Amino acid sequence: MATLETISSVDTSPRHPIRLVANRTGLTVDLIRAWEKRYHVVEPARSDTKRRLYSDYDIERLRLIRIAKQNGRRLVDVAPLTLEALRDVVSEDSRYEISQDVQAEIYRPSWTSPLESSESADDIDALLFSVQTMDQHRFDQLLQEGLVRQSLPAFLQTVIGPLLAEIGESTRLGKMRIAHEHMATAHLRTFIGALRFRETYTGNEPKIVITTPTGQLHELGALMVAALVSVDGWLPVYLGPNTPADEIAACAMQSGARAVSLSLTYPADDPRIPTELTRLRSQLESKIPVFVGGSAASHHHELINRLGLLSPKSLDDLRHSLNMLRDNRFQGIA
Amino acid sequence: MATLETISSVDTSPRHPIRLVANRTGLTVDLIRAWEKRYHVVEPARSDTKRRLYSDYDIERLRLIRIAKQNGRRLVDVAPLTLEALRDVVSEDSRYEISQDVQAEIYRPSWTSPLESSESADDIDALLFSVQTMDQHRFDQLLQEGLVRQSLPAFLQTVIGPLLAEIGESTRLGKMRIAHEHMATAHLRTFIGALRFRETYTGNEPKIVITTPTGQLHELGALMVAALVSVDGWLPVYLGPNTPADEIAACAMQSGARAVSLSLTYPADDPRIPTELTRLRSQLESKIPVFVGGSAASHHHELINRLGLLSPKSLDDLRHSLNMLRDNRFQGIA
DNA sequence: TTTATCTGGACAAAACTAGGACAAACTTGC
DNA sequence: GCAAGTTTGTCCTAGTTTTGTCCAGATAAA
Repeated sequence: MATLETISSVDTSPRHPIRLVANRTGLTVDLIRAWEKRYHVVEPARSDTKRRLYSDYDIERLRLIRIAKQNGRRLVDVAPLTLEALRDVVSEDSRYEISQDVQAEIYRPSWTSPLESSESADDIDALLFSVQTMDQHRFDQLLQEGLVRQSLPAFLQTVIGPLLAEIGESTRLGKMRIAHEHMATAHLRTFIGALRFRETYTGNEPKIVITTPTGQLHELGALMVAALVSVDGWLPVYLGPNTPADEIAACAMQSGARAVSLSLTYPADDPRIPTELTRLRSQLESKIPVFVGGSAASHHHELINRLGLLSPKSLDDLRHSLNMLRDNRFQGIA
Repeated sequence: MATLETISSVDTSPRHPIRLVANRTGLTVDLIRAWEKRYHVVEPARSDTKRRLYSDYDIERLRLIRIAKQNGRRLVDVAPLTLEALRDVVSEDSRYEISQDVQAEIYRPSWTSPLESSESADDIDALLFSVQTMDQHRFDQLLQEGLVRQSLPAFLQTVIGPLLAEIGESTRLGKMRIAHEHMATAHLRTFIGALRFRETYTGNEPKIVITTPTGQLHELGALMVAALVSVDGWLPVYLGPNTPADEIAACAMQSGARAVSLSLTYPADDPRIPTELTRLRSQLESKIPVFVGGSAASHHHELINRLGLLSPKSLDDLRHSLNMLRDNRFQGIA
C-alpha cells in the first residue's frame, strides 16, 4: 500500500471507465482527455486494450479541479497540485466564494478505510482536552486537521460520533461542565454545518429532508447525516431540530424530496414521538421512505416496524440504502 | 495554508488570478484593472505570460476599498492607504452608516445614500422569496453576496436583523410555514456561525462570553453578537443557547472573560429569567459587565436596572460600550 | 452491427492584456 | 446655482493565451 494512499485514504486502484468518471464529475469525456493530454491532470492506468481506467483518487482530483475552476482558478495553476494541496485551495476559496454555490465539502469516497483506531482515539483525546481547557482555537484546529486526514464519512464515524458520545457521557458523570459541553456543541454545530453542501450543484440531485421531530432538540445527529449524504450526491433539505410532522411532510412535498431522515436522541421516551411518527408516515406519499436513526431510535423499534419506517443500523447502512434509492434499485421496506 | 488562520498576518505571496479576485471582492475584472491603471491600488505580480497574480493581501485591500467606496469615500483618498489604515477607515464608517441609514428613510434623498435603504429592502425581499420557494442555494448565495457589498456590522444590522424579524412575523401570521422558518434558521445558523472565522486572531484579544440563559432556545441573536464583536477585536466564547447561570459564571471565570452578553427573545416572560439573571450577577465578579439584549430584553427593564446589568439599545450601542471596555475607558452602568 | 473509446490535430470560444474613449456622477470655483 | 473640471465605471479594439469542443479514422466492446 503506497504511502500516499494511506495518508489520504483514497483508493488508488484503477477500475472506472471514462464514461463513469464523466458522469460523476460533471465533466465531458472530451474534456477529461484534453486535460490529461495538456496538463497531465490525471494519468489513468490502462487496460490491456488501452482503455483508460480511473481510480477514486483520479475522480476526486477531477472533481476538486472542477470546483477550483468554478472558483476562478486557472487550470494551469491547479493541474500540478497534489490532492492535499487541491483540497486546501478549494476549501480556502469556498469560504469566500460568492458567485458559486460554495462549500468546502471535502469529498472523500465512501469506501475509504477509516484511520487506525489508536490514531482516532488520540484525536478524540486531544479534542476532549481542548474542550476542557476551553481552547476554542485548538478545538477548531484539531477538527480541521482531522478532516484533512481522512474521508468525511470516516471522520464523522470515527471521530465526531465518538467525541459527541464521550462529551455527553463526561457531562452526565460530572467530569465535564455543562459549559464545556455547550461550547463544544456550538463549535461542532458550526463546523459540521459548514460541511453540508455538495461542492457541485447541478440541480439534478435527489433531495432528502433531514430534521428531528417535535421535542427532539439535539440537532447534531441530523446535521451529520446531512453532511454525510451530500457526499453521495444527495441534496439535503435541512430543517434543523424540532420540526412538527405536518411541516416535515409539507416540506417534503414542496421540495419534491425522495426521502426523509429523522434523528432521535434525547429524550428517548418522549411521548410525542409515536404521535409524530405516525402522523408523518400517514401524510407522506408511501413511496417516500422515512429513515429513523440516532441513539434513541432503538427505544421505538416496535413502532418503527409497525409504521414501515426504516431504521438503519449505522451511518454506513443509511448511506447504502440511500445509494440504492438514488439509483432506483431500492427494494423498499427492510 | 491553514484553513483556520490564527495568525494576524496576511499572505502576500502572489497566486490568485484576476477572475478569482473579482469573485471574492465583487468587483468587475475591468474595474480592478482600471483601479490599477489609474491609482496603483494594487500592483499584482505577473506570470511569465503577463497574467496578473494577486496575493491575499491585495484581495483584502480591494475588498476593503470597495466597502469604503460604498460608505462614500473617494477612491483617490483611500487608494494609497495601507491595509491597516483601510481597516480603521471601514470600521470607523460602519459605526455611522447604520444610524444614518435609519434616518435616510425620512428625509435623505436617495441619491446621496451610499447604502440605500431600498437596496437593503430589496435584499431582504429576495431572501424572503428564496425562503418561500425553499431555494437553499439561492438563499446562501444571496447571503454571501450581501456580505461582500457591505461591512459585516452593517450587513448584520441592515439585512440579517430585519430578515429575522420578518421571517418571525410572517410565520406568526401564517404567511409562511414553520418548515420555511426552520430551513432559514438552520441556514442562518451555519452562515453566521462561520462568519467569525473570517477574522484573524492574535491570541491577545479580550474575551466575552456569549450565550442565552436557561429557557431561551433561540440562539441567532447571540450568534450575531459573537460575529459582531469579533470584528472589533474581541474573542467570543460562544456557548450556544440555554445555558444555566452557574455555567455562564464558571465559564467566564475559567476563560478569564472581561464581559458577558446574553440574548433574550422567546419566551419573553419566562419566569426563570429573573432567577437566572440574579444568580448570574451574584456569581460574577462585579467588574465584569453583563449585557442583556434581544427583543425580550425590554420586558425585563426594571430587573435589569435593579441588578445593574446593561441593556444596550442596539447592536451599535453594544459595540460602542465594548470598545470602551476594551480600551479601558469604560464608565460602567448606563 | 452498433456503440464506445482511442489518438492526434484543428478550430473556436473565452479569458486576459494594453491602451484609450466616453458618459455619468461628482466637485470646485465663480 | 451654474459652468467647467475631475473622478470613476463601463465599454471598445486588437492582439495573445488558455481552454473547450469537434472531427476523422482506427480499434474494442456490447
